[in-house]
Amino acid sequence: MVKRSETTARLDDAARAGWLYYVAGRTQDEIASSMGISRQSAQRLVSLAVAERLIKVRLDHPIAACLELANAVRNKYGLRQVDIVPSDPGAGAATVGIAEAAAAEIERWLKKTDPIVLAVGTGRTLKATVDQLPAIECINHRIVSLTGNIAPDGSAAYYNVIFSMADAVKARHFPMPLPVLVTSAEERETLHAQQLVRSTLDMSAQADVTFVGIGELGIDGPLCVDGFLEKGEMMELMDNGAVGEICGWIFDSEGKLLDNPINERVASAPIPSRETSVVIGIGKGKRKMKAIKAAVTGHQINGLITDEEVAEYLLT
Amino acid sequence: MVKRSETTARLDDAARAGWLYYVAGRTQDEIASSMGISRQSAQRLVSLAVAERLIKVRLDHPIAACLELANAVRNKYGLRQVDIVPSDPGAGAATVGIAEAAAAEIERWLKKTDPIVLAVGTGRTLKATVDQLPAIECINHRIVSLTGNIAPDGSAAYYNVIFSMADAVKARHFPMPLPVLVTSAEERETLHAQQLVRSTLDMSAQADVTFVGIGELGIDGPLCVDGFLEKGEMMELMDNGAVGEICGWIFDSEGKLLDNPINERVASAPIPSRETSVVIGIGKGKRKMKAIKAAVTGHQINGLITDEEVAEYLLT
DNA sequence: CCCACCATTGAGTAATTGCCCATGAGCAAA
DNA sequence: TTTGCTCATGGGCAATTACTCAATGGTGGG
Repeated sequence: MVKRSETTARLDDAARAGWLYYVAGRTQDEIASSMGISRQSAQRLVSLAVAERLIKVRLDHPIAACLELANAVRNKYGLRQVDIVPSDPGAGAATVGIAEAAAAEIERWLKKTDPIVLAVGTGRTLKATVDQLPAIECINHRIVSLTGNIAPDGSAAYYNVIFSMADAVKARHFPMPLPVLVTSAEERETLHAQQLVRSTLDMSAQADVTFVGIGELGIDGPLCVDGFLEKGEMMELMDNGAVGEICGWIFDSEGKLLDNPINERVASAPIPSRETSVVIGIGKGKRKMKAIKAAVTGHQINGLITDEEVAEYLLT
Repeated sequence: MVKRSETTARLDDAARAGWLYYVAGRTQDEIASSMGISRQSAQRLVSLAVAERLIKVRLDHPIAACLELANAVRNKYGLRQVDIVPSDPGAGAATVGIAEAAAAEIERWLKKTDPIVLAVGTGRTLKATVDQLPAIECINHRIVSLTGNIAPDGSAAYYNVIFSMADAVKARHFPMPLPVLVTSAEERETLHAQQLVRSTLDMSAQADVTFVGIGELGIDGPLCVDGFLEKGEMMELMDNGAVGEICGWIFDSEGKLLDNPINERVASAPIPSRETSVVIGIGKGKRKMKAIKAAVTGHQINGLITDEEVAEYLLT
């Protein structure tokens, strides 16, 4: 018989032990006695087999790809949490899939027993998300809106996310009685100084978890469509490098908030700390790709719920 | 929104939990908190993923001892291909190990780009094998059954291997709409002359590769247990020197097909040519040793997947 | 030949997992 | 509505596995 090197022989043993453990399903005790070694040595061989990647495990299920992508995205951008849902190739609404996933995530937070502060932004995606929420009683938690609920024309805003949410979730909720955009930085100061607004802003800063939509810019983007910005203003913003917005805060392709007149007029609360809390962005679709990439690059968010298509783009 | 069934959603969760556990290496506690469920539920999901065969484990290492045995067996009996898996000393099911190995071999064939015809027999071993197959799309290939799918009592046969296989593998598949045993040689002629049967038989004769179980005889053997033969018939067969069967074709210890009334009533397709195609027998265990030795001796098969124990017996 | 060094071992122990059981929610039939 | 059934749930506990550490033994340099 050919003399084999010591390490090769050891790997053979590891392979045998790993086979007996994972494929044949024996316990390490049984393996030890059948191979004539101690239980601890059997354990070492099994872990060696794993460490040397002799044992290949694979998941035979459609969501396997999503989980792989989620892991890769989380590592690449240093995010706390990533959920990837399967892409629906057949077009469909821009919120199919992620709304359900985001609702499930919100539910997980609301089911905690310790009281939490949950902050929400606004937008179509978030509206679709809260529409997926089941009825829950959670009187210990507080829900606070980051953005104003008054539209440019003075009416209540289109996507009154926080009220829809309160319909389903019985929790104390705190809307932001402000417009989304005010006319000047000074006006914002004045409004934010009001006692009622002040306390809501303070609460939002203490949010344990935040769910926000990620908006793309462009004349078809939400800021224009919903009348917050004129087409001309939008073009100028984009010329200055703006690619996306969260709660109205406009950022460039690096994810840095732009230092421009529009951002000075945003009345929304600042996005809660990504150091001390979880801020989950929700969005999918080709049009939002650039905005999403910027948001995760610049750490405007530290959690993401999106689809396979966007995940793959983020990994290129 | 697409309504998904409850069981589908549960399988999705099971897949996720299984992935986190086996691929990502998280503990069940971590999985539980990240999925918002109790540890016990997480444990249940993980075992569900295993029970539903979503998790596939394979050993990616040539164990030297098995390789040497395989080489020796291949040379001694002039086989084209031999796979030996480690023996599991602690009894265990009769298919542990070889089912995984055979599934991997089938997968290799199905991944070919050129269209192939793959023929399968039936039996417990083959059923366990196809249960290990992952989902594959291979619309270019054809899968044909060598044996009838009608049991003695007229019901569909116990191990509808080809249908289970078609569940996992999306390929055209051709069952054999016949009983396994008919009442006379004349009836067999008549049935085989039917157009539908004829074309399936022709296809099986063109198989590029064939996977068959190797059955032992005896009152505990499959032919008796499954009610194809009476105890008396079996005793008589064994008195005449029969030791094993493949697809119902009964052979003696030399591997020669017996010239007796039973073989005249076997409605299965002939075993495809060992000259021009690969015919792989699958089986292990003490009880099958004689049958396996006979099959390789008489060249009923030209490929073998078995375990160390049988391999050593074959070399004595 | 001796000693320092390092890998390996087995004992002990902490962590993790698997399983049983009581409980209660959900649901169908009466 | 009540009753009875099924099944998922989480607590508790035993089995199993992973890790730490001191002891052992083998090896190479001095």
